[in-house]
Amino acid sequence: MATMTDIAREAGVSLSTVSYALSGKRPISPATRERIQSAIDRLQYHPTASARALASQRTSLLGVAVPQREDVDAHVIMEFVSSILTASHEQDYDLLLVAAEDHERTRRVMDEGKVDALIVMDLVEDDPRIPSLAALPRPVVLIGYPQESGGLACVDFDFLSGAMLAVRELHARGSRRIGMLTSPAATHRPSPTYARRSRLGYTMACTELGIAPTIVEVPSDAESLGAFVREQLVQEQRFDALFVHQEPALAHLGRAFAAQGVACPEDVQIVAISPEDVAVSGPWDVSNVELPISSIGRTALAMLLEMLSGPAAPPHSRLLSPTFTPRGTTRA
Amino acid sequence: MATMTDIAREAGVSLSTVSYALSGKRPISPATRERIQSAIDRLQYHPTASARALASQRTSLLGVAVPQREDVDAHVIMEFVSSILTASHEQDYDLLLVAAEDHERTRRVMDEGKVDALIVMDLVEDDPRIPSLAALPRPVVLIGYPQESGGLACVDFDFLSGAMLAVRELHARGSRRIGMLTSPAATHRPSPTYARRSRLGYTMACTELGIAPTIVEVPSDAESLGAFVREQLVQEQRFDALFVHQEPALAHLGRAFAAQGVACPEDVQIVAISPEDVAVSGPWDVSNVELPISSIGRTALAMLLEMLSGPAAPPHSRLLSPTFTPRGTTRA
DNA sequence: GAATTTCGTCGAAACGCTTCGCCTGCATGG
DNA sequence: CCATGCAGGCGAAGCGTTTCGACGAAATTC
Repeated sequence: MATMTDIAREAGVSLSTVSYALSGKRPISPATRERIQSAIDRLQYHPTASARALASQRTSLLGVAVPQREDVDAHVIMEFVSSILTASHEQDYDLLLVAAEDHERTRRVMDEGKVDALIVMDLVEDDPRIPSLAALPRPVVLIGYPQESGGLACVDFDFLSGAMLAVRELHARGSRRIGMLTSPAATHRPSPTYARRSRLGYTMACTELGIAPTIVEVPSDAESLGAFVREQLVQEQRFDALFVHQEPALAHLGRAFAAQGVACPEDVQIVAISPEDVAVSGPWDVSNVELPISSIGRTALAMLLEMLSGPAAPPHSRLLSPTFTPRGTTRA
Repeated sequence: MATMTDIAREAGVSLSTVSYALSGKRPISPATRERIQSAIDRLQYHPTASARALASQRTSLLGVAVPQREDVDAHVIMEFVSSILTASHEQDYDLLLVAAEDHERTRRVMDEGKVDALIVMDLVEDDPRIPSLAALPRPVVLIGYPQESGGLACVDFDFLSGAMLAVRELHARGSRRIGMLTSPAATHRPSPTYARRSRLGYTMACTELGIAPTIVEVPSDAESLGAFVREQLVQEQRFDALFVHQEPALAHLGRAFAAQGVACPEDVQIVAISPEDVAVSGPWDVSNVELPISSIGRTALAMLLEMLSGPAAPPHSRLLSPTFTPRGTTRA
């Protein structure tokens, strides 16, 4: 392993000159720059990350706490990680993964200076990690929007506005008995921070439009959803539209509609909050309010870098605005 | 940020004593050990990772090159990553993620000593990265089993034996016209290293049992599979058993069987190579040869650590043995 | 043309840890 | 009773960078 000292000797210059040639922080004449470069090529020199980190007090590593629980969708997590990974690489950072469940370890990578900053995913309401994260001396960004964020920066989709948008679109297309379909899991403690917000948005929009809000919790399996369709849609005809915030339910719902002869845009309209790929992957193409996972990831990273460079602005939160895409499950 | 020097002063001992107390590499009297510990608690000391890495020449970081291509199953990748992450943490390592597509960067994290060792996923036949990886001075383990591994250590499922096992089980249960169903994508260049091996195993087992091998390539969508069932199973009755190495096909296949009245264990038996969760998640419970993703991940990590501690043994490869689990798609 | 700035380079001091060699008791064995 | 060994501790030399201050020489200012 060649060191900078070797390069200096080989190029006949001083150590510091090599360093400045590499970093560009001071002017170096083209001639010496070239001699240095050729020495580097000849000796196959690569700067040593740990030495660099020790001297410069920055690792060019970013931490990401990823959940591993069975009940979070692996696809979604992977898309978050991927978007963050790609964006990091673009900014010349590498990514350090740590299990979100192992909070002790998450803290440690920050305390020991293994990473310059941290992104924490999968926040829940009253997340017990928040105080401990807020006390850290380095930048932290949460993906999620807990009611009490302890002064930490947050990034998330604006579920409240998203839900309102969904209801308004259904209403504008003539529906008046608009139910909300969601999973019972979302109300279990600890509950993801978006559960409350989409419900609130749904309720607010209903109130605003003068219709009665009805939130229905159904487990995400085929049988439960089949029963729901049979009883509440076919028999009772309770709803003429559904706002669905329950991704795994969409495919089953589609099959249940088909099986029980519920005509989709005609009898019952549907708008979901979901990523595009799940909206179009099932038996039908679902009109949806887009859940922009990659954007959230990229935004989180951008905020982190912002905090790393300018300690100026106080940490703020950013909620991504909803967009509605009509597809096959709503009328024109 | 308190440093070790602060601790030494506070505890009234020398710098090296603190270091030895922390590492346990030399005996320290209980009394001093206690004074040191209390100083550490009082000053909230945490060792600085980069300083430690510089002095000790090890980072306690492991690299993982993960693929981000759309056509690899995010679930599978996530399970690999999860198993490796968990196992790393158990051994007190952290994980550095790098995009497998960015090979330049992958090399760099090794060259700059950002990680102690590397796991590379998603190997393909004649993978262009192999020579470059083989030249690295630190341990590397490949997940996959390319024909020419350049002397690198490999870990993978034994697809050859797995395919043979599947065919033998079908044969033992009375089937004589056993086809292999797989995806055309697997033969496209670059092809994953397992494609060739499962085909070879299938062919060998057929030869051994004196039956004619027939490999059918069908795209993984519902229509293509429906057509396949109609034409080759219902009309031609070409097969009385299927060895399926094509995970996304299983669910569609099940629905096509139901729709077209093919009785599953009776008319046609099925054995798949797949992870357990996909075998039991579809419309039926598929008898399968288990694809032990977590085990592969853990094994890869174990090999890496082995190479890190004992540079003794030459790098070897490890293929995990297949196990067969009868479920609803084979006869008793 | 003297005073000041800029350019290109060097030397040395951090950065915070690990580890090697050395020294001082004090028990141990023969 | 003397050589030996080990528990317990100290000092100093790295590990490979970054960065600050200094220094001639050349370029710029008035």
